[in-house]
Amino acid sequence: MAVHSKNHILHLDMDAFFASVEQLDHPELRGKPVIVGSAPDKRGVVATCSYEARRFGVHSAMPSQTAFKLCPQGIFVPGRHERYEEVSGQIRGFFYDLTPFVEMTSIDEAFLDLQGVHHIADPVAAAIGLQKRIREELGLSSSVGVASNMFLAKLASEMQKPNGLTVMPEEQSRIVDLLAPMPVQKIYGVGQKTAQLLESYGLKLIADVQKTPLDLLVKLLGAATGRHLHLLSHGQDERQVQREPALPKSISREETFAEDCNDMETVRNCLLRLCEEVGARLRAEGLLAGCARLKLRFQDFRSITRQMSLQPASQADRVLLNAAASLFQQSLSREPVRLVGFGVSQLQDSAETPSEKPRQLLLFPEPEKEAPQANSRDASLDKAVDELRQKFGTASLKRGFTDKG
DNA sequence: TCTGGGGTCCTATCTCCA
DNA sequence: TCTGTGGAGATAGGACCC
Repeated sequence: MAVHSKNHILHLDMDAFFASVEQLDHPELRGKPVIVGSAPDKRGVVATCSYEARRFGVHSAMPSQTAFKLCPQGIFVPGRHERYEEVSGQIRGFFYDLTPFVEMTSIDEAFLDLQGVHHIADPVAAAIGLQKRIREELGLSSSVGVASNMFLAKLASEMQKPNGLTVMPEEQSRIVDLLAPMPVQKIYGVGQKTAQLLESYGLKLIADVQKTPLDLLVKLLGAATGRHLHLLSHGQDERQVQREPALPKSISREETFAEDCNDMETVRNCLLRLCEEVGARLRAEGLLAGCARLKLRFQDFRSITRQMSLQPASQADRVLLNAAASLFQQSLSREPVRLVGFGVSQLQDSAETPSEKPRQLLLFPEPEKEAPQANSRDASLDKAVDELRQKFGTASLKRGFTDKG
């Protein structure tokens, strides 16, 4: 007995996840407009908010100051990501009880592929059971979409929120008709800019995109986006649920100053700290970075990025700090800085790199050359620093930042 | 008016090299 | 030796998502 219906993909999205967890843990917040994110007197935005707050027009990504104007009685709480991760882990466990084909796309949503799962005959019944289990065992509500592919399943889960279950039709013609009256922004990957561009050509609804020839879409939006839009507008999505968690593609940290910063020494010190945090994450996850990137955002919200290759790839603070210092030196200007960020990419598993393979022992070992790589001294120093910081907090140790990096 | 932080992916451009 | 060309990789920026 296994799923044979065309609709075998589930998309589950937790309803107002962070806010619901806060209401779960703090009963006094239940039934009230809870806004998770920055405090209203600070620079920042709303991460998510309860449905009570949404009634005032508050929504995710809205500046907290605007949210406060719309909903002065809102209860602003800072996010507790460790707690959300914990709950997310429990929910993930429920998914794996159903199928091994699970792709977590964020902390609060996932795709499940039920095709070929021998103990599940009816995906809709499985979806109902999953929602029930999350509600009864965790006290949280979720919305689920059931469809034949990932795009339609996600669209379905959004159609009846909160606590909804939407099953998409299986016939292609009915899917095309269902999508036709929706605005183009409903297509995954179409945001404000693409929607504006499409509208300038008179394409407002998915129906308009459906009627536009593929070659014209490619001409307007480029090969990848044009083809993507053409397929999705007809309800076709070739992506497969990716069960293996791939290596992360990048790791980064960034910080916005409370006020735009004129003092480049302060910006540099902040960059140093972010750099070390990125380094600590690389080491904790056993990864090496092949590329380092600096990001600066100025008063007018214009951002620049500067990047450089790291050869060989490294996880050592010394290498990352040198790269950050050099990139920062290249980018110096007199403009006040709003945000500074540091990130790494081209990540590889440190266990799979040649540097970790057994080395040929030399009869007369050469002294270690000064090279931009994680030599053994760097590695043991970084390890000691990581351990101390874990024990006594990140502020327990501060590294000097010389002109040479 | 005010726009965080952490990601992924795509495109354009430049440079290097055969 | 000089010039043109095309591919690959590096770099920068932007759009989008949660």
